[in-house]
Amino acid sequence: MGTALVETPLPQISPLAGEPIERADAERLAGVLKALADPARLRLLSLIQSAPEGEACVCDLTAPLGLSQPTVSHHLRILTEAGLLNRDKRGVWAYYSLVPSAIATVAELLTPPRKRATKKAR
Amino acid sequence: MGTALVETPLPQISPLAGEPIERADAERLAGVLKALADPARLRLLSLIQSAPEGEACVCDLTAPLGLSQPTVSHHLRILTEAGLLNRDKRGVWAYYSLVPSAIATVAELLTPPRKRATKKAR
DNA sequence: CCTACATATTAGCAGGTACGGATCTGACTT
DNA sequence: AAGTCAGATCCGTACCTGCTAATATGTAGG
Repeated sequence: MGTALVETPLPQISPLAGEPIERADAERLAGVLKALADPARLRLLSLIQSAPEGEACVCDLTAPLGLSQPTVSHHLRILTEAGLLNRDKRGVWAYYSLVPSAIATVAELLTPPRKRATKKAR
Repeated sequence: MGTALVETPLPQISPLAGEPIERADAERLAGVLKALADPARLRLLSLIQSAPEGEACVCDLTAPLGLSQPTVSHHLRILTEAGLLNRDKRGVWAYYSLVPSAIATVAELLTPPRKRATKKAR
């Protein structure tokens, strides 16, 4: 599956920086963005982040989302495979937490390099 | 389609900030992210940004992408409807350019209150 | 008007994705 | 061991998306 994001970190090239983005880089970045581009998953990230210890188990997440347990597990799997969530199984429960700066990295890739004349007009 | 992004700017609430994100906000943010979460569209943004005047017409974009003209027009439409691209028709050509800080806004929404939350060693 | 060219739009297909119900796995309890 | 509970996986369904080919719209020139 197109999981290899944790292994192949991230483009390092902003799609808005100087050079046109490469095909492979575009695909990797699009992969993470795809994981983020879902209302349920955004809310999952938000809920987990604002949970007591910064972590939450599936049983705490189904109710506020209004989705079934299999569906929530499905979304959590996608976020985990994208490298955005950590999974820590303790006893019967699986606790999910944000991977520290994963989303910030995505945000940086989207942020163009300050307001400088990026164009070689002339 | 989730077009109404230009009208309803953006959540203003980071999914990683304090409170759990609202359903409507999550859907709006997911809408823009969905537009971004495609390799072809990321490369389109990149190509347009790095073009001579920061703008490009469809005929300049089909070749480097290796996609047909209808497909490129399709992607450009999605990006435009998401509020990420401007369309300026001059004569027979349609020139597309980035909406100034649209992507930066998305990036900010994804950026957590980055201050002392990072335990990162340096 | 007629032609040539640049884009946009439509139709239809193949593949992908979200969802819930049923089922399986694994861990704790008695 | 059997029972119970949390969670993951499987499966079928409905929907959405990216693509191409064909067609439509629209603009400049002869």
